[in-house]
Amino acid sequence: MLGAAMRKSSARLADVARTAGVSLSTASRALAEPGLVREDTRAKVEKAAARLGYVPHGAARALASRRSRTIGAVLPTVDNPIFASATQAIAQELAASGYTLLLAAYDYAPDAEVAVTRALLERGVDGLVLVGADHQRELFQAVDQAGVPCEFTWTLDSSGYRHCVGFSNRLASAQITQHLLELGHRKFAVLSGHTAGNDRARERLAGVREALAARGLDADGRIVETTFSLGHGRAALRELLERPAGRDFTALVCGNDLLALGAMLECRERGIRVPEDLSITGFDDIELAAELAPGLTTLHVPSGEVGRRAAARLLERLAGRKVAREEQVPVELIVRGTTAPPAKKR
Amino acid sequence: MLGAAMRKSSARLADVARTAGVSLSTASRALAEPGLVREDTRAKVEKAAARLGYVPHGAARALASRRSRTIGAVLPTVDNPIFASATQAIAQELAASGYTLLLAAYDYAPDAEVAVTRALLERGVDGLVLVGADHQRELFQAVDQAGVPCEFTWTLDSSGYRHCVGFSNRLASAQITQHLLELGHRKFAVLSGHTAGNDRARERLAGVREALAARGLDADGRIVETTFSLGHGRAALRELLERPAGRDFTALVCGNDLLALGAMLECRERGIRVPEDLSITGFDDIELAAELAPGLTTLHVPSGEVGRRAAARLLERLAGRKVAREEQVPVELIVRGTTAPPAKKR
DNA sequence: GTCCGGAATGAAAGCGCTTTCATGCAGACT
DNA sequence: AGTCTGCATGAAAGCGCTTTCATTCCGGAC
Repeated sequence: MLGAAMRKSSARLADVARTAGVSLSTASRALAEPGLVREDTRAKVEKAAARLGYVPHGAARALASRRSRTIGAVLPTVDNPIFASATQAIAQELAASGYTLLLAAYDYAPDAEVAVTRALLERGVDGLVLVGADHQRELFQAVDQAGVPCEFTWTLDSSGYRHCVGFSNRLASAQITQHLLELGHRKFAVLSGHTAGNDRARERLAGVREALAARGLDADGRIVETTFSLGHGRAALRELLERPAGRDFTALVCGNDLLALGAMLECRERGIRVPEDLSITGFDDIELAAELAPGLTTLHVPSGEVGRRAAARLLERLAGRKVAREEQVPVELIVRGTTAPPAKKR
Repeated sequence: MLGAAMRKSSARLADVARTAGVSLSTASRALAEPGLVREDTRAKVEKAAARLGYVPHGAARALASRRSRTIGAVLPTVDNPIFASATQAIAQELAASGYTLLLAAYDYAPDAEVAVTRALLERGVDGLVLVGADHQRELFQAVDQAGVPCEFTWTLDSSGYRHCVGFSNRLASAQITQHLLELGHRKFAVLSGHTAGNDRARERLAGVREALAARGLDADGRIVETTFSLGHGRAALRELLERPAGRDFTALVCGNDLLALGAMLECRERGIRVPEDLSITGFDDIELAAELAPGLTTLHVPSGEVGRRAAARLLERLAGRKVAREEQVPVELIVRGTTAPPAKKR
């Protein structure tokens, strides 16, 4: 009357082979490369496998074949809709080819990123998806030494050396700033993500600066760096408004939607009208950005597509096919209700 | 002038052993069970390993030792803040013990859940974290056959047979309904998650029904099931309001915060004042619930804690220690601004 | 001085699979 | 007929590590 939970270590391939009346090698081939065996033997093996409830032993397979059929993804955090949907897309794309996703997050801590990447490599991942192009030297070393293909995402590599799928954060950010400039804004403030060790945040900030500089403007003294989250966005705006230079701006460019949403909430609380008193822009276009009223003007990034492409490219490379070093995904300015011309006078 | 990327298959344990001038077995022990070798040999081995940049081969280790030091988590979706933070917590707890998290999501599709769970089992996970207690028979079979310890989360198992860490969704949901009843509400509507194959959604709905029934009330005709997401919540409320019985309610109980937030947004668009015209409650207490104005009245679930505990329990069990079958995490009613007594007359 | 027990080490046997390599056996070709 | 080709199969050698099991080498008890 023992529970089924007591059952131990199920059938091995050798058992399947014996049951089917074929050799170990034939059984292996029948399951892995059906083209290599006769149809009837394949059927025999398959039936035997089904009857015994055979489950291949991943580690043994990995050891013998030198590929684990797993891909690792190393994310800053999974607690951000854009990474969540990219993850979903990667997993789906991989599953279709019999690969499994191994996920790791480092919470924006560079050292942790190296550690978790090493852990994945040790686990024998066949490929890696990383976010951004800016990483510790040790990370690059580890990846290179392991010799596994790697895709850098959400960015483009200016040196053209690494494989990446993404877009120019700088251009995109300049584009959104340009939109505000065209509306007539001249006094800008910026809520940026932490730029240290984060090329996306850095590039976005640079994009704003460039766009402003082209008009002889700047946002000096009205730039604050903070963690990418709703709560931090809110706190950051609060801090900004308490600065001497505070309040003296009509447009607030945010490093991502979370920050922008936080800023909107703070404005609502303070009675600052958006967009009448202050125009706000985001970056990413998460679901919430469209649902809120007013809708957030932001830059749409096809995050699922980024994940899907990265996974697909990895699979291609693992199959021995070449892919272009760089793959751009289209981003698009989405103008909604949080941006408008500045009030005539303040 | 070949890039470092060309370097192939690094040092093996045998190389380390040779370099250190010890046998393979000693090298293995020095790295895995330092207590079994003399201090100076341990140091020699460690030095050799460091010098050669030795990285253990996970698959080989797993094959020989029959444990992979990986834990699998199977989630409905990673695109929900509560699962995201639980995941973060699990990974962190595991990492501290040298374990790695293997993540899989099934997007609320029962068949996909079985498939991804099988994939994880095949990958040789040492343990499993599942969400909810309601799963396909095949899933239970696969898990039992594999004989790996498994923790069911976000729920309690009424049969007391499975290991779980969570809380009673039914009681919690009844509690929040009770709050509305005490405010004087008598006409209820419900936005529920899909109940098929989802015991959490089912229990929450049952909790509302029970609390209402205890007062001789019901919400019949004003219950709609939909997918747990902001957009769907919004659409669901819209649909509800178009029903014949529509609008004839003063309180809306939602299956989770995403649904509630969607409903709030729809209300704002339609000019339905919250809480004056309609009281709304959520479930989970995601970050956004507190930041919005008015703040969402909801039930706080310590999602990080759920993940952390599940991981900790798994590690305990893997170490051969016993843990209580069931572990409850505390949930708490958080009253914010979306609930108030119903308007005197409508 | 002999003997014993325990600690440290080494030798070797796998873990369950993939993958050469060799073999047998049709059918094709001369 | 005889040889060659190619396909389906089998035998066996690992993949890189852990883990018995056996061995050696001590110090201490007698």
